[in-house]
Amino acid sequence: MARVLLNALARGAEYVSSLSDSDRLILNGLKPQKLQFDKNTVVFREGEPANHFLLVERGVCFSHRHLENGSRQIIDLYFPGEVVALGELSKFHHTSGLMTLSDTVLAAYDKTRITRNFSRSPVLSRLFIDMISQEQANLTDRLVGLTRYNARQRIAYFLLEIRFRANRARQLQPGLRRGVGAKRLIPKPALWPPNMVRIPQVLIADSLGLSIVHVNRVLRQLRQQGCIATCGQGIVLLDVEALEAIAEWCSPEPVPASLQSNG
Amino acid sequence: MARVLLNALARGAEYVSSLSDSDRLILNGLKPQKLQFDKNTVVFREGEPANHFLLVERGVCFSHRHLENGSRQIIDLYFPGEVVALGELSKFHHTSGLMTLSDTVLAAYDKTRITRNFSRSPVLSRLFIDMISQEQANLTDRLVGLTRYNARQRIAYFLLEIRFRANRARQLQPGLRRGVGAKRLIPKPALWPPNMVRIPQVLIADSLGLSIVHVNRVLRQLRQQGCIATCGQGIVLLDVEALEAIAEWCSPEPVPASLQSNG
DNA sequence: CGGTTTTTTGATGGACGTCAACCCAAGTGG
DNA sequence: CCACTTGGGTTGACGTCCATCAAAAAACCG
Repeated sequence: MARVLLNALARGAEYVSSLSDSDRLILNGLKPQKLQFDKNTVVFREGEPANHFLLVERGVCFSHRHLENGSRQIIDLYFPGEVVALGELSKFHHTSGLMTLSDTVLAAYDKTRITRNFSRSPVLSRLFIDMISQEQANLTDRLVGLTRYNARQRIAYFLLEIRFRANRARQLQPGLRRGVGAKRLIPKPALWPPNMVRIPQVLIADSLGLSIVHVNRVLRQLRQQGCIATCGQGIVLLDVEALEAIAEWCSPEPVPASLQSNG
Repeated sequence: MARVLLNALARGAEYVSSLSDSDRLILNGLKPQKLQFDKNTVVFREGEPANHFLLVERGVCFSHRHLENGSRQIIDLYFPGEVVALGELSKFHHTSGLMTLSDTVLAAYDKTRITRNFSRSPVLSRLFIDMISQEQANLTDRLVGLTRYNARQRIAYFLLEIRFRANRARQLQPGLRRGVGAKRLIPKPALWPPNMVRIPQVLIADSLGLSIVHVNRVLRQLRQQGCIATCGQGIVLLDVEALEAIAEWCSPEPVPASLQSNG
């Protein structure tokens, strides 16, 4: 059974563009509040009261949790069109923090309003159940992946998933209007190669439960193998099929001889 | 921030005994179908159509997923009073298999009926959202635990959580009526020490993403340390506080000298 | 009691973390 | 224009945790 992107492709329920028109009408009727954040900014911290649920309109952010020993675990990334921390709908406090990775615009919906609408619209409540279920399925996949696949496979899978989600988000917003106060310090996303992923390596490490050093090592291997190329702070996916093969390959694959000699 | 059992204690939303009376009335009105299984039996497999959602009445079972390389990952255990695979409510096929660990009785509710009742009862749909959210929170905790804690900590945490859930389930059903066709090959659970957990080690291994060999080694360490004792196929938690200390201790703790000399 | 599953233990190796350094690009102030 | 800083990325040396292989011991079960 092919693992690669099976789930990422199925990952549609929590993706707003896949909502039906009637659903979207209901959501739009809720009059969200638009919030704007610079890159590398804290949106909220673990434990803070959670009164809204958030939809990413522009930019990328990620939810994370800090451990007592100082390390952090990134729970998930959120691209435009995706919903942040769905599972917290029924919680009064955030169970994980949220930070922006780039300049970001969020649409904040009041929770009590949404909850009130559940009573009036069974469709909406059913929609939320489906969305949360989908997110749970993704979490389960990730859990299995983290325990049963090695760093190579996890990184390959991660890159593919990020590429997929980033591209989907890009299609959603072909004409990227410049935000009012948003600074443009990074090169225009539209100019990036289609298979480029712009993400600091430390974020990959904290997502996959690896050390940044080891992430770097694996990336070097993949580079020497011709699967990827690094350009500045970006990673270009050169050979998607090879990455897919690595990611879905489950038994410990033999390290290619070419790699060992070059290492 | 104490990690131990914080979540397990909070784990109440998906636990049926915590339902309000009105909620339970609604559920009871759905006339579940009772299903009975011997121990070590397949209830359903990954990919099979999923038309019911299941509540454990008696016994213990676990959901799992098989990987291409032959290993399996156990997603979760389910004790009496807990709901199986909540997140699959909106899925047509099971995303993981379910097996019994002991003789088990399940109450199967028809999904379409439940869904129909969502329209009539906003309370019920809200209840399901809360239940799924709770399960998602647990999954997230487990995800963080699997990546960021070592085998010792994971095993200690696992034992504590199992003990908690097993005890809770035992309180729920003090007078354990003998099932009609249920065989009683194992000693009466009521006679077990209150801190005894009866679980094969391979199950711990597959739950925590460890090899059975390593699980055994860590258990030996804990035994030598006086935290636990093994009795037949059961594990008795002798020093709960010590286990809690191990589980919530996050930085790589110094191995006690007593242990090294004895090993 | 014999076959089968579990547990236990040792030996060995690989995967990955940690420590420590160096490089490189971008920004900053002079 | 250049020193300085800063934050990532890159690389090597080394150690630890844990998987794997193999095999014996114990517990279970009919």
